[in-house]
Amino acid sequence: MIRFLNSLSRAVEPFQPLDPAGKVVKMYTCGPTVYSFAHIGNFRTYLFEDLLQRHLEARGYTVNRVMNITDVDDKTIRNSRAADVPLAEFTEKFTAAFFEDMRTLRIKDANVYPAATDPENIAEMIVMIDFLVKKEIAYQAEDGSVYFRINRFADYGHLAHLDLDELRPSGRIQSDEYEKESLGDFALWKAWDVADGPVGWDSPWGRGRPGWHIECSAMATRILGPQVDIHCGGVDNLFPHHEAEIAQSESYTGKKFVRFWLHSAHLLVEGQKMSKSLGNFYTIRDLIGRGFTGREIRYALLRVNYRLQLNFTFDGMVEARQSLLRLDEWIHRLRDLAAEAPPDKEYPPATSDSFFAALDDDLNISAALAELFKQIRTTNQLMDANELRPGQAAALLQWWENVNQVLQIQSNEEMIPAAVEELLRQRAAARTAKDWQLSDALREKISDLGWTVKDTKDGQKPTKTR
RNA sequence: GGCGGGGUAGCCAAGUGGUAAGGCCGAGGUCUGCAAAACCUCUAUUCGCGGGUUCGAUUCCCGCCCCCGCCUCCA
Repeated sequence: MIRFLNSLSRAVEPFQPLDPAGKVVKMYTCGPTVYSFAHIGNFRTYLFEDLLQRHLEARGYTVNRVMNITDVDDKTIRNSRAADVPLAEFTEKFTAAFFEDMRTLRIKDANVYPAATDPENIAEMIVMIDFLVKKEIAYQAEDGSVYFRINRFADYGHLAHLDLDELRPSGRIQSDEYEKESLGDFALWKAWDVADGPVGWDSPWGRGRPGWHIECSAMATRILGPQVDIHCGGVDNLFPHHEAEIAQSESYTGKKFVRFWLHSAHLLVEGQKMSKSLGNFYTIRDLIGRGFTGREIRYALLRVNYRLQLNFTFDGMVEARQSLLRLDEWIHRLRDLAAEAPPDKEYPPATSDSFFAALDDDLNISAALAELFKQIRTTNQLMDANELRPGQAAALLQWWENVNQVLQIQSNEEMIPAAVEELLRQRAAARTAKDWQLSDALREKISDLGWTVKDTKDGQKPTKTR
């Protein structure tokens, strides 16, 4: 039985999808706002969602996941105008970059990636807002924008456990919002402003653009229906974004919008909040540029439970790299031993469920990885003692296939480049001649090309190390 | 001020009312021409601090200290 810590109840609850057949899981994940390259903090959340999806699938569920692309908001408009590029062209570039980074991190594609500006989504938003206005749950203020009247939704504040009477104005509330009836009312439709330039859509309330919160409500409802099983995002979205989504969606459909809310904690970098001014702001591209691979980044960001703040450090990246090399080594040994042998399906360690059982418990990745590494150590011991049979090794590889289906951290097998092949040939000759000096010099050269060569009783074994 | 998360070995981190998983780093060893890899041994008598409950608490209760996040559009 899978259990999740539901932000709504703040309790661990057994998970069951709404689907009467108990098979399909409807999942909505808040996606990127494509105004620049997404950073590693964003991807921490997307990686958590990927782990969630893959584990649900490992447990036999079919996940129908939607991830939205926010391609119109203050920042996209501001940055596109600053770059003097039309909005669509501007966001297109960062949307493409986003997908590229997702592939680098081996994140599984969502079933649908709706964009806020898709005509069908704008239309859906207008239908929803229109409904809310007619019910007087929303109103058009003097500035032309349409706002949601939060005191018409009794449950507002429930998810975040906020007492609205205690909300005090912060510096972020600008004086230009005085048109609202109540401080907490949020925009559903933003009236066109000169700063919006050519960006805008016609609506019953005049030209304007959608508010951020309504996007998700409209897209989730249009694609997944009035109720979704799991809705995820970063904790920062818990309030007001998700609170607003609940208010809008439930006021519109009259049904409970989301059954399980899962929120991932934020990322710190070297113990501090990531910010451009501190110079500790990293994108996936930045880390690739520093010589790290996608799977190393994936592992580093995935290995701490999503509910905990993760302190991203370069020491942590090295730890990730070293752990993965140990894993690679284990796989290579198993493959060499297994060769073409048929898997021994009766071999108990290869039938172990402990890795997945650990993930059942609110995605306890630390405990799950511990199970993996215990498996690695015990099978290495057996192989050292020559006590593992080929069929057992083959069975363990099948077990690993299943685990890797969730983790996605196996190395991509690299072809040995011709230059390395040549050096290996020369080195083999030197070793036959017992010319150790030359042998060591050639090992250095090979190392310079990014390959480590090990001498075993079966000869040289090269592995790519960077 | 309100709400929430966290303080476990050098670092990351799991965990339970019964005596501390796992990973990385480090030291020594086996193996090796030397390495590498793998394995073995060592590395927290102790889980922020002080009380309490209990036969027994890191785990439950009370108080305190420290770090971090959110409090209206930031994953």
